[in-house]
Amino acid sequence: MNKYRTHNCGELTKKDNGSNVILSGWINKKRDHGNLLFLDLRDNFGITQCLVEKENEFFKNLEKTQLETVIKINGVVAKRTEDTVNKEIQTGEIEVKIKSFEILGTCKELPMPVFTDQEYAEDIRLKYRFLDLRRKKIHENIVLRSKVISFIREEMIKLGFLEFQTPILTSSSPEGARDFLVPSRLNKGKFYALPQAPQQFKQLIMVSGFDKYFQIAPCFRDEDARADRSPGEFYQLDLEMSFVEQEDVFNVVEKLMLLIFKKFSNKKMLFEKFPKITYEDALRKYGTDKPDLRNPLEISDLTSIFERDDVKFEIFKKLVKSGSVVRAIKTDNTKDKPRSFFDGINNWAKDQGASGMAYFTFEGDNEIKAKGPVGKFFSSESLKEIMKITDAKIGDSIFLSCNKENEVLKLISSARDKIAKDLNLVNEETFAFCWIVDYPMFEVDETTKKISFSHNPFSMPQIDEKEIDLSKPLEIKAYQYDIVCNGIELSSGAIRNHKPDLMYKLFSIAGYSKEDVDKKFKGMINALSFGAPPHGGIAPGIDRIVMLLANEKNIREVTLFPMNQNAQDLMMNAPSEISDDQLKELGLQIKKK
RNA sequence: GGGGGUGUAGCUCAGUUUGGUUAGAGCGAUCGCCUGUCACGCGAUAGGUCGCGGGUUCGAGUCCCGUCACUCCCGCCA
Repeated sequence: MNKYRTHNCGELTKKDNGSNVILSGWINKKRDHGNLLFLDLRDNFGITQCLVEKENEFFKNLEKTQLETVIKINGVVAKRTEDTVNKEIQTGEIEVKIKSFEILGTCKELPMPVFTDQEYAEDIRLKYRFLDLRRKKIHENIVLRSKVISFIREEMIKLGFLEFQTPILTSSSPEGARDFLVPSRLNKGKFYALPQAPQQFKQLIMVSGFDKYFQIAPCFRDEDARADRSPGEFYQLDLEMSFVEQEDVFNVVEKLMLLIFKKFSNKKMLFEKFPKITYEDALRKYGTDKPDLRNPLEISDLTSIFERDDVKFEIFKKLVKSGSVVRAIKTDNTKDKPRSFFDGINNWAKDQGASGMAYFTFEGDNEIKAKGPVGKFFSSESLKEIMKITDAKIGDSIFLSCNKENEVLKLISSARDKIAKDLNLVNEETFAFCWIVDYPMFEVDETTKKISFSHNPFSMPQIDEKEIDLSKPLEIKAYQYDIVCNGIELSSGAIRNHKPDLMYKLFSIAGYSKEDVDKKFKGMINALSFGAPPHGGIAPGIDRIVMLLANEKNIREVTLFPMNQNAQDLMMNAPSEISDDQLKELGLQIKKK
């Protein structure tokens, strides 16, 4: 028999009435009646109410024992009377009458309460993460994460994927995010990089003939944090398949996502078949390549309206003449919304750093008019045209933003979220997945004005092999795709370019010589020259999937031991300084400021 | 690198707008009372560098300047 327990704290029922049991766990809560003490004992599995009366020799000691002390109790299960049953807990039908107890782990005065739904400051939670993790909600989130990962493993193996581990100490890559670097002792002056993703390895696995691979892969990127982005490290379901086209990858991942989200959430799927939206359409209709499709609002281009002579909105007209664009959001039947609604949007836009958002509402019977601060600038004819473009009717309103295209997109895409939220248009009880496809292969870097890869340099371009025309690189699309759910980018993937000749050509457009490519992507380019199968894959973000399932807005709520926004682990005190000996051994010197 | 928010007891917060007696509450801690609670109840006690530094003032938690920490966002994240 186990020394510490015969049962866990979540399993006793009235069937166990009368049996002698041993339970171990944390003291979750005490209710002291002076001559009668109730004590909730908690473990991973649940809570059991225990009680002890004054006559018991252990009464005084138990009364004085701190919350969160770990104790072992010996007792008898007793069925509760009808009126004392607690329906909130699994073991609410019974209680355990304590005969004796023993302290297994003492507890000092708590720096933060464990038994409470109160929220508290992040730095305290992170410093005492082991206490924080005892709390119900986050404890359940972490268990959910474990279950999701196990489920993914099972399903991937069923689908014929092999699970492999790839190196953590690898080489720095010139594309992408900042690398985390690790100095090499045996090769002084040289550094390993932690993988931003196992990108090259997974392709090499395909070249090695393993057909299908997956991994719950740690990825390391030295970039600043966001609510949905841990600083430093995160996990991806990294997968890659041989002899496949885009649709084959879609079929596998779409099925997998549906299985996961249906198993672990009660929310409804807005689309059983994920809609495919081209990158271009996504930017046009939603202003972003990660649209929240629960939100019905769409964006229209009204730039041409401000080239008309019968429109007198001079500020916008002037901007349009100098190359700015105008984008608009139409809201249905908002004519009776109070002024505060419209001003609220306008002020919000100012808070975002824009000059605001102009707005008006269509009204009138025979002659169409625009009501609102800028309504007077529009002729009836121009309003008709706007109604045509935006598919608006009388009583609808238009919100306008005018700026350089990039700036407009930034504002109008978040305005879409803001307006939908204010109008309560988003059903929070649904998941809306979609694929974003046909990403451009190249883009113009805004700072350097040079052509660079817009996504992954290893993606296959959508060009006819027989007549490769690279003269207009910005028009080349790639077999590059993203999954988006509820406005969150869950993953991106691609069919890879497995043809070395084509790869050299594409890299040359981005300014890399053959020698550069040979040097920087040595392993890859070499492998592709020795018989590489056509292949492709994707890498859904595990943390974000669990976030969506757990209904959390912050990635730390689904991460066991997260770092804070400044990439510090307050519990383990990382990063920390290292000794002079360690530095010496690595051949490093710290430059003082 | 930039912008916003927050910082008062171990924890959660009120007080700051409009400067003015000894800075309050709930939870937790300690002590006492209480035999059916499940956020048990009742009474008492302890607990404060109002993030830190400087300034204005007869007087600063409150106003001004600077700074630090946490957080959200922009940049960044192929």
